[in-house]
Amino acid sequence: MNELMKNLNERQREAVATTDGPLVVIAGAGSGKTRVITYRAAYLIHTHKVFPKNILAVTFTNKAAEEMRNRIRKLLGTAQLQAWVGTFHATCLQLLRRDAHLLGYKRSFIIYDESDQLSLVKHLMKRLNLAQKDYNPNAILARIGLAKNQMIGPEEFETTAVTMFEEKVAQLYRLYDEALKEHNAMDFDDLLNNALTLLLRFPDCANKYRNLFRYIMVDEFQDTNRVQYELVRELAKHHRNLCVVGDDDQSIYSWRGANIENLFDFQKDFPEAKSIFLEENYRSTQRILDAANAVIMNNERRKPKRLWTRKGEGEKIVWFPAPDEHGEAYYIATEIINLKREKPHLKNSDFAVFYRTNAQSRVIEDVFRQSGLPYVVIGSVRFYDRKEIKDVLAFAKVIANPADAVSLRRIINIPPRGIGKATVEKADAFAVEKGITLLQAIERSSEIPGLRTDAVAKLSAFAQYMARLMEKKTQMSTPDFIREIIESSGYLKMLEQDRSFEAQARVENLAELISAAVEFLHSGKPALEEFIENTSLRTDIDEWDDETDFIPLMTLHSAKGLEFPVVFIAGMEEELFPHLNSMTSQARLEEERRLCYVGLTRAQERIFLTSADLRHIHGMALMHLPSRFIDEIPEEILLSPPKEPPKYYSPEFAQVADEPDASPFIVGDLIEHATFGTGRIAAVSGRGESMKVAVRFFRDNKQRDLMVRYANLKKK
DNA sequence: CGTCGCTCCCTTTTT
DNA sequence: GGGAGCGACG
Ligand SMILES: Nc1ncnc2c1ncn2[C@@H]1O[C@H](COP(=O)(O)OP(=O)(O)OP(=O)(O)O)[C@@H](O)[C@H]1O
Repeated sequence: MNELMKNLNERQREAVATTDGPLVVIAGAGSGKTRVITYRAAYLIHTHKVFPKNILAVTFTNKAAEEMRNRIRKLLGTAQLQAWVGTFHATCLQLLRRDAHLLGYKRSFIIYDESDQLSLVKHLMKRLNLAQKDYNPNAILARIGLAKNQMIGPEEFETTAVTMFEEKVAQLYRLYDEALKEHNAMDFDDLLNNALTLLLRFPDCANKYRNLFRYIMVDEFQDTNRVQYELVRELAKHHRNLCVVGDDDQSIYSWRGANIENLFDFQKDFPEAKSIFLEENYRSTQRILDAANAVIMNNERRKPKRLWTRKGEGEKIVWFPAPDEHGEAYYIATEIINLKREKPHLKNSDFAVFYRTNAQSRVIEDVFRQSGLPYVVIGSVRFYDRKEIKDVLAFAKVIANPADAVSLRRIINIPPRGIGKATVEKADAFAVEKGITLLQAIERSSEIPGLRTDAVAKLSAFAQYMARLMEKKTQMSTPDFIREIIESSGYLKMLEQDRSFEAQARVENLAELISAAVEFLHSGKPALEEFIENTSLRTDIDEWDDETDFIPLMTLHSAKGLEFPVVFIAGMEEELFPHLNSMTSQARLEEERRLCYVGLTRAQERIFLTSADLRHIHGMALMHLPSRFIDEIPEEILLSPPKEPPKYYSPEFAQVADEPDASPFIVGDLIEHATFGTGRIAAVSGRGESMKVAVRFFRDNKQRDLMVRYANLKKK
């Protein structure tokens, strides 16, 4: 038998050997779907002598792509691998770098990340005289994103706009689209949409890529969006060698446009597709599978799946209800320390802590730090999203793409060089009027009407500085150039003058940015442009080095596709997980449950679930019941606390309970307020004179903090 | 023009 | 608990 087939089961082998024609592998967690893609790529190259460059494998994260590339390389025993392995975004970017000129972009186009998008929308809102408190820029951006996901352009959107809000969105969408083109920039959605446009509108170009990508595989297919599916469908249109792999129970990105219908559409568009189901799980113990299965069974809209394991039944799932989030974090730290003592072979990186929201990491971090547990937080703030990094990169972006007005506006007065709001607005107006870029307007500052001479001088000094940088760029390597920006812009000096601890940390981050550029250079990509786009596309999870021995803390979303011997899931509470915002519909609730399924199925040996009765959210103390997902785990496999829970120490509780005049209100009470009307108590905090309640009022569904002493609330 | 301090709103999840 | 926006002041 083929060597490659040795590490696969019967079904997996069948999937790997089905090299030609459409193929869909639907299977539960840990059943070796990713392994199928990896081995299939190796098999195509080794046994069928397919050129690596003719294979496209799409993964969900860059990190997963790197891992897959390495595995394929190892299987083949080669040092290099020309195959295309990457995320949709990274792959589309490469196509666009070659061919975006067909769509009217210059080769130097740049990627706008979320914060760039937001500043652009805010800027355009100012131009339309729209106040941010009347129209939430994030909501507008979300609506534009939704339209892009559905492949609705600005013109079409305009014709379908009904409400006032949609009218405004339509206006902004058009301006936004124009601005991106003028700035020679694309946002994340554009990377996908423009690549698809390339395939749909330029047959020669499409055929070129159809010929190149002769074998296409997509991992985590359940979380692809419409555009992504159409991309691979177009590419596979003629040769039909498209293999998709996924698990409908692990679809957790519908809020970002992921479309589970793709799974059904695939079978419609490729009716000749072969379906393979994998049923053996190689990851978890039986009890873990039983728990995960019991939870997911509560979803009504799903196809039942079989999943079994050869691993033993394993230990029960442990649930620890803590009085508050500090108690929860202490429990996790203590449990990890105990487990490490009991089982010395367990490394830090054998543990993982998952949570629903990034904000939950803070308390856990504090406690881990105090307990001397080495941890790494994955997610929350991306390295490349830190202010100082974005500032410095903004200089580089303007140099690489002088049309990028968003980056230019960002740095025009950083460090402060006396160019104020009024001056920039005049330069802006001048640029719009003359149809030139903002940088060109600044270069011609003496022509800008209504500017004082000192403002003109400051602008031209800045323009000259940028011109000097542009000159330097041609003479320097990328790391040297980044260092040049940091030093000559005065950014470093500005930070050094600030003697604060944070400023010091920023200086260190800038040093790390230079190291990142060096590292990137060594990976064989010299151009500044390549470094910049790398920073736009990389996420925190991609940066994470899982060889280092730290305990990773991450959201449940980030945990997708990973596996750990011991898993903690914190914050198992109603309104946190499932999240309050997801309780509005059955569909969203079911997605929360799938998220729980994903979390549980990451574990190989042990699962610990924790909850907190009382938790601070946005500074407010809120009481929560344990998550319904805990109730959904069968009692026989759940190790719960004794029915009468021991008395935990909790200052808040002790005080409120001992107070003779404890709160007249409890969470859930209906009350009447003279001005706001009827509402429901969402939280109680403080006591006596300073007792506060948070009330969600029905009239506007807004939550307000009120002092009980003054609010004169009547119980209903 | 730059800085300080107040208020508001928020993040639920990220390629 | 914190970042962004906005207004007041030097
Ligand atoms: N045939 C096999 N024999 C032994 N181990 C296997 C086999 N197939 C997969 N595995 C192992 O099982 C684990 C899960 O595999 P893989 O990540 O490919 O599953 P998956 O279906 O993609 O999982 P998920 O959907 O949960 O991310 C991995 O550790 C993998 O090495």
